Amino acid sequence: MVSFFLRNKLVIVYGLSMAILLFLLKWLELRFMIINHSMEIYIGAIAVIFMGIGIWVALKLARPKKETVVIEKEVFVTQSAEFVFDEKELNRLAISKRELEVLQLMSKGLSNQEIAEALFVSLNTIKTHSSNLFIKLDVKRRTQAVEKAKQLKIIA
Amino acid sequence: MVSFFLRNKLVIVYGLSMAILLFLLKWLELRFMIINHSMEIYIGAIAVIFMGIGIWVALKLARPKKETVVIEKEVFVTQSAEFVFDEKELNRLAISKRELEVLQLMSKGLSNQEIAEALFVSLNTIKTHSSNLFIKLDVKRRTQAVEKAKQLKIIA
DNA sequence: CTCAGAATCATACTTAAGTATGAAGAAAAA
DNA sequence: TTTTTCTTCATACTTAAGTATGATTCTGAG
Repeated sequence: MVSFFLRNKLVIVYGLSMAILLFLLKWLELRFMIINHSMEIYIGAIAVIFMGIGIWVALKLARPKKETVVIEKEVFVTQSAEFVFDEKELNRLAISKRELEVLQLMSKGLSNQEIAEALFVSLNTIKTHSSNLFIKLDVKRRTQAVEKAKQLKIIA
Repeated sequence: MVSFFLRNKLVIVYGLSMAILLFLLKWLELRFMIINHSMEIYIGAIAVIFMGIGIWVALKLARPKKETVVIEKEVFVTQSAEFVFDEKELNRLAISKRELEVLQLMSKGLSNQEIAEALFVSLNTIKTHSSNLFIKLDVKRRTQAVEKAKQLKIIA
């Protein structure tokens, strides 16, 4: 019963509007029967009113659907494979900060004397650090130390 | 001029329709003036016609809107830094095949004696090749030679 | 405060790397 | 065929790297 009303809501409202309007028409018809020279105005009013009703009804019927168009756009972001320092490996080998500094300069091709000057220490100190590094990295010479450290990612 | 017509197409068509309908009304009005008892039918016809016009006009006006949504999707591309042998650089430096072999083994951390054994030559030969390499690469020691060769992409 | 680890430095010594000079043979280019 | 380049090897020497041993100072954790 209620569902019948909801489903036909528009039709019922439309019908009632028509009934009211027809009643209004009859009433206005009788009044214009008395004032006979305003016939054109009367008819013009009817035309406008019913057109307005038509527009209103149509707008209600034809609900504008929003059409959504989804466009997926791929954006390529380049991610360079940069050196990632492996701190875990450094800790595992128990290499100290100073030892790492020596190793880094060694990998750049500096001699022991040059490393000593860069770090403001004596040549003996560098020899000591080198020797300790070789033990920790289990290598025999600086070329091996540098190569191994790069593989282990503790230097760039 | 033409754009004026296109922009106001609906208004113009609507106006013309109104003019024609008014003309029709006047014509029907004169005919029903002769047959006086059909007044209600005449007015009812007007109401129906103008409502129909209203509906038609409204349906034309109410165009469904299109909504465009752009979704950006990020795709990460890893840039692999693979070794690409630079033969041009090798030729520029005039490094011979044998010299390159020595350089490659040197970069792996082998001592001169070990390189000699690997290539079935004497230690003196390796020292000669090394010396020549250092001159060509403009370096003072093997660590510098290896580092520079990697930068120049003549060894991996 | 004590102790362990890191950093620094030294001496004495050995080994490896690197330089200078020269020679011979093989292969490629003119 | 001659010349140039590459490859190999040697001798003598210097320099740098690497080893062994020991000592001192500083810093941070317990």
